[in-house]
Amino acid sequence: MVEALAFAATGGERPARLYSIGDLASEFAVSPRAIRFYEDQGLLKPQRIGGNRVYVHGDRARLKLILRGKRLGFSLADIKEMLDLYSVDPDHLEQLRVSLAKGRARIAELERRRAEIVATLAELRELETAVVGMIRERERGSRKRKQGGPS
Amino acid sequence: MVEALAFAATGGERPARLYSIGDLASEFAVSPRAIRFYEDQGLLKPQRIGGNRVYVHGDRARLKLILRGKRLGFSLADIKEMLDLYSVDPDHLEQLRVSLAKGRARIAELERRRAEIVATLAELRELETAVVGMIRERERGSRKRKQGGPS
DNA sequence: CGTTGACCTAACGTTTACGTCAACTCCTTG
DNA sequence: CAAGGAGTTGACGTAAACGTTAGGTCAACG
Repeated sequence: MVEALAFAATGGERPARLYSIGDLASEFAVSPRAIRFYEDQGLLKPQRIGGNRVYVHGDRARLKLILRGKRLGFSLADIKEMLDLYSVDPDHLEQLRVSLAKGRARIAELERRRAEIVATLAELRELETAVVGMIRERERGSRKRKQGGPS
Repeated sequence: MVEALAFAATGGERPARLYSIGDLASEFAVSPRAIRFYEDQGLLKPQRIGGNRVYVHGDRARLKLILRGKRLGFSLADIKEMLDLYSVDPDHLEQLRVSLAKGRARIAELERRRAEIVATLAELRELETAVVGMIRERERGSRKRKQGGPS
């Protein structure tokens, strides 16, 4: 717990919510080891208080994005690239252009994925109704029917 | 090439399209090694002609589904489970129920993913317009502005 | 003041999904 | 008939993303 430290640091005004690695780990149901690993890979850079990692609200938000990216099947390298889009320097025009291009590429990729998910959903739903039909047929009486693989 | 064999096998009527491992590999831009690996994991079961693997249309369709599943970030084990849904025995009621449950679970998961993709897309588009704005500001004149991390 | 509980680093182990040889068997072609 | 080219089966190597000890620090608690 870093609660006491939070008060000490802010003088008791607004706690500005600080988190230990354990806090975040249990909140998001991941291991501390995993969080440290994300840091090794450059996805997180928490402050330190005497060796111990201390996470602020922004770090927590980044972790959330990391985990969402993971659920979507992105690699940590990919996720890092996406996160880095948010910390672009608005004064460096060339960087801005590069970020814009990368961002748009990500958007296009996500669009493709969404389309593939929609297609998969359609197929699974079709299969679902087919299976439901088979169950019905098997429940009343006891007929037979064959089922092929994917067309 | 198995073209000649195709004719021999069907008597020259309808070739019924057969594929060698190399055919599928180049068509889908994956290595033969990968295709063999999918077979090892039980996701494909091509026929053999003298040791050589021969794929029919259904095998090709399965491979397509495998690769789509991969692009969506599913593990081969997950993909296998999904594929197995298509080869359920319509005579075994219990299996039907199990398949139905699994299928519905997959559907629910894909729905969640779709929602997360939509959310991510929204954020990236917001970022995009922000970056576009920064670029504009930097192009005419040369002002300054700051950009924070993810909220 | 000893011991728990939460944190730390360092280092090796594990699973997934292949890549990469090596060595062999078949055609087919010059 | 020699030489490719495409296929085969091992077997070992590898990158990613952690899990799992091992060993050590430090503050709080009875």
